Amino acid sequence: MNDELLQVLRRPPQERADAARNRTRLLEAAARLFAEGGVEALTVDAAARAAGVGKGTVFRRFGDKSGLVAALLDQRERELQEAIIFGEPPLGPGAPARERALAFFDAYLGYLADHLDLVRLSETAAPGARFRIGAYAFWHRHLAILCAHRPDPDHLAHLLLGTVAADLNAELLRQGLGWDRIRAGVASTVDALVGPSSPEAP
Amino acid sequence: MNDELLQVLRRPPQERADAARNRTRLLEAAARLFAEGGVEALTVDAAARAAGVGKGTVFRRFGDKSGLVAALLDQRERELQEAIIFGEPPLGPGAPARERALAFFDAYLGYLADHLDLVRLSETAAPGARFRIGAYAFWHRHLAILCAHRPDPDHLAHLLLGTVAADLNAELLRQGLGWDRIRAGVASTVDALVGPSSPEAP
DNA sequence: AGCCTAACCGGACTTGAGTCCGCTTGTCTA
DNA sequence: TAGACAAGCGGACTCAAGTCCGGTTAGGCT
Repeated sequence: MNDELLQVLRRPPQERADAARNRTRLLEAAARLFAEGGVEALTVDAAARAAGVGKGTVFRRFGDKSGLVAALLDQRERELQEAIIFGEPPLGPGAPARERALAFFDAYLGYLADHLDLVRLSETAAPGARFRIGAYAFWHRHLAILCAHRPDPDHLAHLLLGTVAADLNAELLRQGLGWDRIRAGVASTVDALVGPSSPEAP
Repeated sequence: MNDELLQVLRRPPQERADAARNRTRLLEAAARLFAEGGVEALTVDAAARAAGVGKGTVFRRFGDKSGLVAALLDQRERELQEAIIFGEPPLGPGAPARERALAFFDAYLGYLADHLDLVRLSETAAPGARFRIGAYAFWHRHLAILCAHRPDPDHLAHLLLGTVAADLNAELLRQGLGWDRIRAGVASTVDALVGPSSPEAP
């Protein structure tokens, strides 16, 4: 499937040339700021200044700080999403629900470990921000489908995603748990909750 | 057991008279502001002004906004904590771990439903605030003890508490789930995770 | 090519959390 | 009762997110 096509599907209303240029500049500037000074250096003012645009532009383009950071993570998220839709089992279609769920959480924890600070920033920038990020809805739907055989898939999917909340996992690391222990705990939890799956899944 | 004694145990270094008076004034003012204008009216500046103290005093007394709000909730939390330590089973000691855990989450969801806005405010005032609130450590230890028969009680207790995070449940309500559905989902999740318990618990 | 307008731009402004530090006061001791 | 000093006080200050609005411009249309 064509990258360009996917991109178009994702952003239907075409953007004016200057707007697109500023989006790119902002993302580059934000990435640079983060690379150089970590999460603390990544303020909206600094990103706007470094990109040579006004602050208002950032908010028009990305909604809020959380949206700017989410856009930075977009590429990696998209890779995971595509692996889920089009990839090989067990992450992609074809494996039993339980295996797919386990594969998803394993992959997601890899993503989280690689980008914990940014994910945390985008999830905690404002109350409820986590649930407004586009990707959250995707993960949620995916899991709800995998839990279709359980009583309340919608709710259960939210609870499952709670296990990989960035703020929680940052705290677990701070308390000295390592990623191995986190992985094991999440796996066993997912296993218990998704439970014995029907032989095949969508 | 004597209330005063409990209080002393909880706050060993005695407070200067003016400090105690200002604490009371601040809590009263904050409660009033919240009662009148909801969560939006409850800013640190407003509370300080209404209490007739300086802003610095609020931060010295309560650490941050999250701490001020947590102090407002302290009374209700303490009731629940005492019921867990000294109360009747299944909430108090004597019932099997699974029943105690279920009773805890049922009681906690009642508390959460009554005070959702305040709990959410105190949990989301800053990244990681949730885990710094004194009560969180209490709930966590309680659950970890109840999960002692499972592989990683410490981690599991954190994941269980994730199901009652205020921000998540506020979102669930916003999406149209009711408390009944939330209760049922949490109960079935806790049941699956705490699992068949050893016959008695501490 | 020239016009029209919706979209975009940017930076000053508002708001609220959290810090700082010189001044004040409660409390303990003699 | 008086003196010493740790604890407490408060409000001006800093810092960052998010809003607003008058001016500008890309790009479609004629």
